[in-house]
Amino acid sequence: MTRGSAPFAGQQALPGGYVHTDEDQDTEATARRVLLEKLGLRDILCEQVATFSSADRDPRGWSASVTYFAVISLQDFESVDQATNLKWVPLTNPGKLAFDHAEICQHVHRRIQSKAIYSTLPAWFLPKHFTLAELRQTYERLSGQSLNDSAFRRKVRELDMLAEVEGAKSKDTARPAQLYRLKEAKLTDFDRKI
Amino acid sequence: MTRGSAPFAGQQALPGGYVHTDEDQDTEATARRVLLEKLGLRDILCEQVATFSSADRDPRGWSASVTYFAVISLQDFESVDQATNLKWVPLTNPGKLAFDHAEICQHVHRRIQSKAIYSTLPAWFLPKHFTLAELRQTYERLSGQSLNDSAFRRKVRELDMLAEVEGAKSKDTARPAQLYRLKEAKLTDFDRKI
DNA sequence: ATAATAGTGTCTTTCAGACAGTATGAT
DNA sequence: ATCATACTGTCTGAAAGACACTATTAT
Repeated sequence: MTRGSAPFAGQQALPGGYVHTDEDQDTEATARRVLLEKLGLRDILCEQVATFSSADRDPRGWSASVTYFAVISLQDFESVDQATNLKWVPLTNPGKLAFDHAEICQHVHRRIQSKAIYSTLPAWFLPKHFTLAELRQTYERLSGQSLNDSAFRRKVRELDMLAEVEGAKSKDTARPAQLYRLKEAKLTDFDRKI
Repeated sequence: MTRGSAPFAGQQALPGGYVHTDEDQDTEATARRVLLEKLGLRDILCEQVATFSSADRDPRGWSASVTYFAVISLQDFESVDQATNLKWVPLTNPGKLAFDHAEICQHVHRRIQSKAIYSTLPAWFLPKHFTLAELRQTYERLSGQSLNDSAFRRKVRELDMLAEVEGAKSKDTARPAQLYRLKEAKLTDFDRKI
């Protein structure tokens, strides 16, 4: 978002805000409040990344930021009110950002990249129902490595992470594809690569 | 350590301290300062775990703790001044602790367990020089799974993580074992299990 | 020599990748 | 029919586990 006030006024920065100790139970509640207030998003995947602190990351003095990443689907992305001064940038190349926010992006990118093939994380970038091809492509883009289609289907079956959406088929391709949804309503980790 | 003052006076708690914004560059510097002041330890492996926060984890009001775990060898352990009121407890069963420190231990345990087989972390629990048997046993204890000795040696070789300590042999066993040291002076991650 | 642990070589099993082949819809 | 993509089955190669075997020291 474009910063309205000093320091770094006019520059791009990640959305954030101060903890309101009177209303926020913890820092995750703060993150979710900011997501709702600034972006109108609620009930989305949101996970703590790390705490960035130092004497000089903010010219006003010593500071610490507890950072979270949130994942939304393309659908949620399109529903975000475009009247906000929100600007979307690629995580891998966010351009110049205020404070140490570029470093934070790098950290988040590494986290997502390393977590992608060990969890259901990529599925959260998709709508509730998706095809196996879409899921595999998302795994590939997030992890940065290409996956064998046949082996991917085998592992998805073995990990027992998806449920068929009865009778639902994608119509986007030559042959309609079965639609699936995550079995678990939360992010689950695997003990091996997908 | 045993807490000297309220809240939770007399109870066991993890060593910690407030950030001194005038002398600590960041929270890791705070962690290292506390390690030095309270335990006399310096230059040890120390990594951020997560930030624990909530309105009720401290009866005095809303609070946040940026937590770190530190790893020392048995040798360092024995050099810690036993005059401090430090008490060592198993991470898996720390007993009753002040604040949410038991929860923090659980979190650290999960972190170490999941990181063990994907990094050189276990080697940091050992002295600078160690045998392959010692290293494998440490991997086994930290990860909670037994490892095949032959495969372990193969992977250690492939990962190119160790260097022989020329002419140095352990004398603890029937046949003396070659001593090794880590090639890298820092924690390195693997992209597969050891 | 025997015991005990270190270290090696090889066989077997398991798992991931390749890829051919079939299935199902649109044109 | 043919094209395009979905999905399946099977072969192959690589990696992990099992385990027998040799090596080196102490007793």
